[in-house]
Amino acid sequence: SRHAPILIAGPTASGKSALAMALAARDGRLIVNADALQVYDAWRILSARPSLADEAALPHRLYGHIGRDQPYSVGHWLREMAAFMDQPIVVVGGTGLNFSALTMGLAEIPAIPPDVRAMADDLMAVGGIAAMLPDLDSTTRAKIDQHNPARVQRAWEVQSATGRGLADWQRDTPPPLLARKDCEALVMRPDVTWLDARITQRFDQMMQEGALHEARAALPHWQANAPWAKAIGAPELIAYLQGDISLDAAREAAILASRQYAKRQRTWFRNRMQDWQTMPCP
RNA sequence: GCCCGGAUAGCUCAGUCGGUAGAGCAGCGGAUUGAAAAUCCGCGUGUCGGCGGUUCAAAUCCGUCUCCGGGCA
Repeated sequence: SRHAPILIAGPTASGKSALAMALAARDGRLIVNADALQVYDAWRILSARPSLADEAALPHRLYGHIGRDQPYSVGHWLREMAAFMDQPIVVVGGTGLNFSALTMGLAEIPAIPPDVRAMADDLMAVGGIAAMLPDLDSTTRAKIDQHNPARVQRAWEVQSATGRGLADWQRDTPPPLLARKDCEALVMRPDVTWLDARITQRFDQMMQEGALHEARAALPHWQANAPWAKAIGAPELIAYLQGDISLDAAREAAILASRQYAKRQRTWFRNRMQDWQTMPCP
């Protein structure tokens, strides 16, 4: 149908937001964010969120609506997405996990209570992965990457908070909110050299638009391990503001981190979105 | 011009007593079911600056040339 949902995935700086705006304007679609970091209100410039002018011109949802101290995850995002399924939308972002959850489903695991998270943080800090693995069931242990602290801790938190193994929860994954066949799925696969140049150019543009002011505003609340603090360029600009590195070093580090992120995105898109339609880049 | 130091992977450098070389970073490939812009796994042949010499054997010792630092004139 003409109003089947459109999905646009693409690496950072590939121009997907502009494409989303064009399609939204053409069809009267709602633009919905699928990017894990653009939900945080702390960064408009640094996370390359749509500008105020963009938001005034066309309706946007799930951008900058999460505060620093609010817990957020793919699960929160997917539950919010459910509200938009009855209208024409274009879902745009760079987070592969969000699109997977949307089109392939996500296990309905309750949110992890903060005290369980805190216990897990302590246990991981003190005993590491080895302290958690014995608490997991064998099916879960076989399924996860046992060298990956993030995965092991997640499995441990689910086990501790729900009394049920992660693998068991995942076996009961419900059907997706939006099946792949019911939408038009587009993915940008830009040339690497072209994208690297765009990334550099975009960071310099962010600086001109006041990225440093944003970082300065975040400085009093800075917590390096908080999800909102993971915005590429944020730790680098904060390090500069704290006098640890030069501004030029911060710039180089941010651009490099951004290129490395784009590479990870390419890997995801190449291997997990093979049935998505490739879009030419500007 | 002379003296000293350096020249080894894309970059920064290690290399013991001569036995033809390996770290970090970068890069590349991969994974990805609630912190995902996160997190993790895998991948190391390169005229060892050039030429010549010594030696069974040279990144390593000797000579010489080139280039880059620094010093003395």
